[in-house]
Amino acid sequence: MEDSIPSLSSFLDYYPASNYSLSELMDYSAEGEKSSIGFMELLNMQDFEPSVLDMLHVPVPSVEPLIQTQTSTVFQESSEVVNTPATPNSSSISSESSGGPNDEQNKEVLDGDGEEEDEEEQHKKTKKQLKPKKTSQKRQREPRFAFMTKSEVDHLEDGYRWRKYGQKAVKNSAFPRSYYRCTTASCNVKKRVERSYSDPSTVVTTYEGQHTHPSPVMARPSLAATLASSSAFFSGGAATFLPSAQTVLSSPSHYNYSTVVNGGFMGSTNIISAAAGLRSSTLLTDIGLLQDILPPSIVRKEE
DNA sequence: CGGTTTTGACCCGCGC
DNA sequence: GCGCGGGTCAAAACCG
Repeated sequence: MEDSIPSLSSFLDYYPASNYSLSELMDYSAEGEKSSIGFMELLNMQDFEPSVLDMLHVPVPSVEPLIQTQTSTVFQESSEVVNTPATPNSSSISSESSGGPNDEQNKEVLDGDGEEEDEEEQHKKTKKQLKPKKTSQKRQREPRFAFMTKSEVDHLEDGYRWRKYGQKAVKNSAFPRSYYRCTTASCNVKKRVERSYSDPSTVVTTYEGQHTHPSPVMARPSLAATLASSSAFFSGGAATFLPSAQTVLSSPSHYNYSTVVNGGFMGSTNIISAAAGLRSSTLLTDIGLLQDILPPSIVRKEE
């Protein structure tokens, strides 16, 4: 799986020190507000409207250079996208990785929409007990979105409740990776959180799946409204994220991606995001989505 | 007491 | 076939 997630090291490779540096990116976040609300709430907004960005009246200052630096990649079936959330300390950079040719992991959560629960459960159980029969069909991996966030805390507030179900040491990294699952029943969203070994101040959060319920935070009308109108968001096909801090999305060289610059969160931060290719059938979807969602002026795609 | 975290074991795919 | 690394499970510990 090393190819799947580039982790910071590879991530940096994609961002040679041309116009910007990671640290620079991080700087931006510094001024961002540490909204207590995370981007997860944003995730909730599955039906975002293009106009949202318009609402963002935040200028996109120096972020742009960054985007330009990105190199283009080839479209492949990758399913990860990176974003940056904005929680406590907000800036982040995201990198995408992909599952590569074979995706295995869980079956598509999306297609079930409710009943995948049983399926997954059984799947796990079988696996657990004796794995007598392994479904011949490969498990499909859902699109994943990774966010690199500069934060002191590993587990960022994102409006949803998570239950940690595992932790593993990461190769080549002194920091462990934690695995979380949304505590809401029937919601199979998972997320992995790990600290960048090259930059301990950066936390890489990877989301997988799509929430099938509103976030607790969004339950509050006023708050939700605020978020909706002031947050930037990112959509990657299966899931929608609304990062609130600076975000940079990128994907490995072999994956294609697009970069997007959004307005800042709460009016003061900027976001840069890139979408990685989605699964085979939706290869161009991500970019298409981004372009669809974001005004051309803020969407930059390299090729 | 219920929910969450911890943690070692287990499963599985992949590369050699 | 074997070892490695990533991901998940689940029992025990922990916590409010």
